Amino acid sequence: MNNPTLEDIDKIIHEPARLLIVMHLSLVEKADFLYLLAVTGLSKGNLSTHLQKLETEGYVEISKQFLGKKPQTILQLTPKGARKLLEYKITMQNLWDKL
Amino acid sequence: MNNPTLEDIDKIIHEPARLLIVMHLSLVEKADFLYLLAVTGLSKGNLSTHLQKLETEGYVEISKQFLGKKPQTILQLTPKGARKLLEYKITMQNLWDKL
DNA sequence: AGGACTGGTTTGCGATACAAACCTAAAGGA
DNA sequence: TCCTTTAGGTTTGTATCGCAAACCAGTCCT
Repeated sequence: MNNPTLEDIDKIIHEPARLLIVMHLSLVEKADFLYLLAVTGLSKGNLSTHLQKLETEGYVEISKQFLGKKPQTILQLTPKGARKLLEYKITMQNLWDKL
Repeated sequence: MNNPTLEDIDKIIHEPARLLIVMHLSLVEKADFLYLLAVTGLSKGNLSTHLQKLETEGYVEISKQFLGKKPQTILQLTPKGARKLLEYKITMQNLWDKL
């Protein structure tokens, strides 16, 4: 029967705010903080902490640079992050097939 | 562009443990506590509190009866619960289509 | 009687999501 | 020049929540 279990669901990605972030990053493959801020609709604090979480888990790479005199934070999905997103998608779609 | 937002994701259903519960209930339309305990693999306490949450949100109806001398807790999805699950499914599938 | 099992519920705690408050530096106005 | 505002984030505080351990009422066994 092989019921779906909870362990199969990646909690890092499953969190809605992070799911949005990661999905957007997978579409553009590179983005800055303000872009994500706009497209996700998250608050700055919220976005910042979720990005940090994604970084410590190795899903996202955060790099900082200056654009003229303004600081800029660039985000991109790591290979691991991309893989995990794909796995998550498959897990969830399997779930739906049972429904 | 109409980006998906966080508000669209039903947090009640989104929680993995509850998603499992609700999916199983949608398949059988009626189940007792011990059946759910087995198929979901949740701990008793965890199952109990999630069911209570689903009840207070009006997604699940909890009724208790005696089967011989043993107490038995019967669970079933309410119409609202069934509708919400369907909406959740659609929301998530729309999300995947963008990916 | 008393110990173990059934069928759950309640309690305690650790983790987490979230926004408000904060911070540093640059730009603009008086 | 000083002072206020804006940009671009980060840190802090809080309230919620998921989870399992502990608990509980009732039944069965011996």
